[in-house]
Amino acid sequence: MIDRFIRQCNGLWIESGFCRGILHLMKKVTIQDIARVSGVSKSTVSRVLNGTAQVNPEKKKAVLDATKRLGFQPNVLAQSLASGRSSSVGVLTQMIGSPFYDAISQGLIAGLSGTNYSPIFADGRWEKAEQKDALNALVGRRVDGVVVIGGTLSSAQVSKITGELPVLLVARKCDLNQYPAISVNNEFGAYQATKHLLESGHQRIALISGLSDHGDAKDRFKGFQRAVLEAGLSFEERLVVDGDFSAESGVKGIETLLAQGVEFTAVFAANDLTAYGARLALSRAGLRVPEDVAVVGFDDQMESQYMTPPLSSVRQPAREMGERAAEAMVQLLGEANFESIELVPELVIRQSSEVRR
Amino acid sequence: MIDRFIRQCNGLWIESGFCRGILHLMKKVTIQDIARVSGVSKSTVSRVLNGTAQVNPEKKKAVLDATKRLGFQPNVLAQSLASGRSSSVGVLTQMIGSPFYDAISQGLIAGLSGTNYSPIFADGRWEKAEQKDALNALVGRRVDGVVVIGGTLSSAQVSKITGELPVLLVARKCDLNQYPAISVNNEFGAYQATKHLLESGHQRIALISGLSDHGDAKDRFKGFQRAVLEAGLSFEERLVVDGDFSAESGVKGIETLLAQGVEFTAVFAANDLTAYGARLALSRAGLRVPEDVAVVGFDDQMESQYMTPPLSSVRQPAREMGERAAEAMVQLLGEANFESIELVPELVIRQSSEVRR
DNA sequence: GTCTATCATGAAACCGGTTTCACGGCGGGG
DNA sequence: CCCCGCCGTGAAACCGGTTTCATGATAGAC
Repeated sequence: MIDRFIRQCNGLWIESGFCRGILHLMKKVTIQDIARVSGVSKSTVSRVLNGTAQVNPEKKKAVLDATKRLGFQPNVLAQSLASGRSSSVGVLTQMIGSPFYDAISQGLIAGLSGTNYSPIFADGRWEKAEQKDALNALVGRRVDGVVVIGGTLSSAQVSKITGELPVLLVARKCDLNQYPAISVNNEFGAYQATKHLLESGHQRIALISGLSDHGDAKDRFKGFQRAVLEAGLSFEERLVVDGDFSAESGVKGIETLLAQGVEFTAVFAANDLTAYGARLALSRAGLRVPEDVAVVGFDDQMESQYMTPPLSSVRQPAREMGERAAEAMVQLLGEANFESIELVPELVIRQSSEVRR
Repeated sequence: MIDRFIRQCNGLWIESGFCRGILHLMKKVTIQDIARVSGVSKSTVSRVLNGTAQVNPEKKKAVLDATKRLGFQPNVLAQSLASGRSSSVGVLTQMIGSPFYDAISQGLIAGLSGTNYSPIFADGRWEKAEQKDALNALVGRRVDGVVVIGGTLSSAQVSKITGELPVLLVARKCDLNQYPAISVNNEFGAYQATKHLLESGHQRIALISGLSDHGDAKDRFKGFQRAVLEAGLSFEERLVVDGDFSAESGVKGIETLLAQGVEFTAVFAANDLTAYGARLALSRAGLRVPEDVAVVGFDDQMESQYMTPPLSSVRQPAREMGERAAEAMVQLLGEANFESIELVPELVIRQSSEVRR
């Protein structure tokens, strides 16, 4: 009843400019309203607005005028339902509070903000069941594509849920080469970092590793190990302590090493946060960086270059990865292909690992 | 044609378990399919799934069985269109790459991830026109509510676009008390920090300020000024240099002060990032922290406690603010009220401003 | 034993668009 | 001059749900 009344308003009152002030109180303007006002059918309105077919220039103008005058804003939901495309991409994140993953998300938001697509986030909490739920929720929202950041789902598990949807993996590789991925060669990054320390004259390098069930952590461990062995040194278990990518685990790591009386002149941390913690623990113990102990991290997050001394780190361009992922997903949605890229991380040497005199 | 064929599949084949393997190739399962399989009308299916009315237990069971067997996943788009609610909240962000704002976004994602609502992000780039566009896009997506993080739109401008939708402001105040807000008293935070430095014996405190058109920066400036004046000191323009919340501006700020020969024994930075830069510039200039110059920042971002020395800072619980915003928005969507809260930031004193001996 | 209130249920309308389809008009070829 | 094909257009079907409405059945009241 009131609806009908308001509908009439849309057609008549607004046109007469009578109730412009209370416009927001009224029902949303639909293409039906535009059709009525401009004297054509809603099919034609749709055609004009989407440019899907040629229409009489006169009617076209009438429609466009009405659209502007009524302040029409298409209902994306209805568009999506009808067309089968939702103009949104689902993003499966793993909220572990890691600056690296956060930066990827931010890059995605930024990268998508120029396009017609909106990101819809769902969080997998780095747990299998949650990841599946989150993915299902995204698919239920009929996203046009899915970006999976990290996570533990196999690509088979992903495809079971996403079906035909285009999928892009970020910060991880695809086990079956089924999906394109934007990843970083963690093994090589760690190898480089370790080699740098070895070449600087360090023989006893400690490693504070990341979560043991985390792919990236494993790869970094392997790279570390390879560099050590290639240098002709024996791999010493005692030099490796477990961490979990947190700053606190860096503190604990150093404390453990010191308490056990392990000797070392350099530390390679699984990520920058861990390196920060390690650096703090070292300074508490009265050890200087880099004079007594050199430190290298992984990620090169923004803050690292401002540490005292500035922290050497393996640069992972997290934000750029997010932005490139956005770009890549738009390509995939445009039916274009996208080839996986594996970024080669770059070692950034700063004063925390300066060559010893 | 193929559609119809597949529809038949949904009803018959799947039921017989014949083509479970290629299930993902087929059309999505709809409530119509469930209705057919379980021998009821789709109205009844809807009622069962939503619990909107009582249904014969037998039929109920049949529907539930079919739902599970066919792996039904409701089309959220259709649900939204029909019901008028989209189960999503729009988030208007300002991607300025500030850890503070990023952390709020992350908190929102995390806080919303347990609920039925999904966040949809749009970016305003801290520019008026873009903010309006972004807001319009969100409203076009028929979000159920809007969270505005920072930004420069007046609440009148916001309400013009959002109409009746519930709106929550985060990290800013509402000019008209029209909308609830979760904000932080920046003035008081800065006042506290400055007072702490004054009480530690510092008389010449430099300020590296934030963007001059940024509300938070202005408030922090005011707090700084008030503390200085209350202490009976004269306010010296020379001690204040412009910054832009970036680490680089912290470096520049210190360099400018030193180049101009301004004497100071303490620095208050507009945010932690700026403080990091300042700290680096000081150390390059051979000045020790805190012995020669004390440093205090604002935000207390995660990394600050691991700086060398650990950085004193005014704690803004960014991530928690995001989480509380999520909570608050859910309340608002549940028709409940939510009162604005102004958080009182807490000064965290660490070694970078330790009392001089 | 009626009459009425209640209840479960299916048909149909609806949300706001897109897309198919059929029809009338018009131009060109034979 | 007639026929065929193309073009612009409106009607109607459709997307996949929710919600209203009408109906038949059942139960309770008198």
